[in-house]
Amino acid sequence: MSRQSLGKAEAKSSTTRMKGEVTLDVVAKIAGVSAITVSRAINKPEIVAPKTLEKVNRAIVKTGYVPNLLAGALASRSSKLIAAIVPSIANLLYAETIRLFSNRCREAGYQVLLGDSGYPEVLEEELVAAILTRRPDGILLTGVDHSPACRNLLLAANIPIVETWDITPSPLDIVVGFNHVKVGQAVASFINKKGYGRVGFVTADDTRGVLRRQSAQQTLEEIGYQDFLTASVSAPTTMGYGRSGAQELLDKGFDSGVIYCSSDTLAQGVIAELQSRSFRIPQDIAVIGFGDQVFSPHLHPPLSTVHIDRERIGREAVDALLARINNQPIKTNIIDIGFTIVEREST
Amino acid sequence: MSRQSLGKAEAKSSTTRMKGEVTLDVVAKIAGVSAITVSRAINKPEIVAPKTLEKVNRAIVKTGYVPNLLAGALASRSSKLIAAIVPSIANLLYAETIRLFSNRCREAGYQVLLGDSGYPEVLEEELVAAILTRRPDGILLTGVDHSPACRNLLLAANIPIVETWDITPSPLDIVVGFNHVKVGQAVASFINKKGYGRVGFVTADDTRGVLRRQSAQQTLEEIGYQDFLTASVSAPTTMGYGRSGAQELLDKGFDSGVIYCSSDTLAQGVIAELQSRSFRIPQDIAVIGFGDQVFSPHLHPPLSTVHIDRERIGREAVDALLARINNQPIKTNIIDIGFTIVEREST
DNA sequence: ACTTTTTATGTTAGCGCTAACTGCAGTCAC
DNA sequence: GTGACTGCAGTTAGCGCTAACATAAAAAGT
Repeated sequence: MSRQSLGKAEAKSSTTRMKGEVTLDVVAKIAGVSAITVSRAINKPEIVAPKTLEKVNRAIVKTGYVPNLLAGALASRSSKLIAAIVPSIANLLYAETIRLFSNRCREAGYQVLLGDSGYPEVLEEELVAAILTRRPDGILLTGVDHSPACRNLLLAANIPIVETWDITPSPLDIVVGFNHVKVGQAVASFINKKGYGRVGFVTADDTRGVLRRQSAQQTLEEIGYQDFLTASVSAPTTMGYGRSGAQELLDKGFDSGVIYCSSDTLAQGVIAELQSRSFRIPQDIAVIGFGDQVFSPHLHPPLSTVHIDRERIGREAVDALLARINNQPIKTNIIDIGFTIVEREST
Repeated sequence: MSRQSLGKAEAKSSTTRMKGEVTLDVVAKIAGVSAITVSRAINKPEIVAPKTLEKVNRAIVKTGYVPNLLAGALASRSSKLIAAIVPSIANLLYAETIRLFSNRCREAGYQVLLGDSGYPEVLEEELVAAILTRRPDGILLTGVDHSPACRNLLLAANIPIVETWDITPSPLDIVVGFNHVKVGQAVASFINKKGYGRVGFVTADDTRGVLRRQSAQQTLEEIGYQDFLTASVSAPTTMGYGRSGAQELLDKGFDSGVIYCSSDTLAQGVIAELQSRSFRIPQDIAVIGFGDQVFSPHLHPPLSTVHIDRERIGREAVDALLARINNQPIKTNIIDIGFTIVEREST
């Protein structure tokens, strides 16, 4: 990259750079206006006279000016950044929520800083602290369980917060999710209605998955079910864990009834394992998943599962967050999006 | 949040805040040192006297100080931010690369700003411009095709750049990937070796997928194959598209041979569709995928596919980027990680 | 004892931008 | 013509932090 030295302060081509960065001042000088006018031309063009605007825009193109939002955010005390913390970016379950969330954020002029809390060696608290360092204008969290230290950090930051994928009567600020205990109960009564004799669980050891299983089991016990078999696998779930979970149940003597999995991915593995052992689904063993992933209706047989409107979580989360950021009123700070059981051919 | 008005400048409790933010100056005053000493205690603790360090740390805890990296980055001209642009965060194929990439970045003290280029209405150029606004210290791109305007932007930013998932003799800076044409050729000769009579393709309409299919087809044509059947689906790939793609081939009269899919996800759908129509895999129709996803060995039957070391892409990308950022020499700026064909039971 | 070196902290000046205010034409009413 | 207002651009003063230099105190050398 050769760097020409120019006699005049004017740039000759769109990529010529004088020394270091092209700043507002450089653009201002070339446009023949003051720096603040350039700032306004970029951020509030409607309050700048059309002629001036045009001069400025020409100067911007000429210099290839890229605003420095670090400086802008510092001065305006608004970073136009929204942070989102998810358990794992590699978990498709949260992907659609985040996708919709960040898309809407972008449309509103915000960028999303993604934090992955899926590394067991990193405390959520540390992740939050690292993120707050960038002074986001809002933050999205997954789940409602946070350490006291983490809660303090978040509250002290004094920014809008939305917790997702779960529900609680006492959110930090806003919560968008559904009741995992009710999911368990609904699955239990579905199982009871279908009259399956025996119930097996393949569950990942994440908080919410365990909650759903426990609640299902408890409900079933109350109706008189017993002899539950459980295979617990580690999160995040994979098809491989599903197969090994199914194997475990089978080894323990499970040979008929229904298997309830804490994710569709696990269910997919369970189905593959059952098929490879020539069990017929659902005649011999039925399978229920959770999440209603894009692949679930396309499995062979199509999977019965609990449908969660994942995009709606993202949508409601953005809307609430942006409303808070813009000091607009929100109807409610506790948004229960519910769930539905989708019966397909695996049950 | 009540805000007490205090006579003295000292904070009374760990969460008490005077007016607005807790800044370096506040911490400095409480610790009885100057602001720069606090800055050093945080960023270069090794050059601060142990006693001073302790005083400062106590003051930090007492005030609940959270550094403002917007200000820090502006002053130091280093944002400790690395940007990564992926076609879609919802595409598992890239997830592992990004996961490893961001994990290593975090360990090195950098945060990752993720950009999703998967929205057709957003030009890569605009995404890049928006991201450069945050002054990242480096940037990871997926693919090697960029518009001239985008290239200019990137080069003008004057930061280390790593392009991934493809290879080119003329990278913007560094490239880590593999040759998609060679993948197509390798698959073609694999197909030829196995002696399948007829070849069908189910391909997503993304640049690299199309490239692999074309190269495979051309190679096969040169050996004398003909009568190819192709079903083209839109990206990103889903199992549903795999099923409809298979359906299309079958409707066109395909009834034996091998189907090469541009992703394992598509292959999964193809398998489900074939099975639901009682074709035996691989006896009636064989299936080859691409990517070797986590689920691929667990499918029924296990899927033959092209294995890409996705984590290695992430690892090599970080290493090269960090080396560049720290002005360390790198061995080569073109890193070909290759690929292998993994034969399992679907062929 | 007196330089020289080392170590630890402080002072100053800005990074690039914008909020808040000031100034100055032009417009309008009466 | 006077005052009041409107629309647009400019001036000033920071936002919170750190690089670079300056200084003071302690350690080491002679």
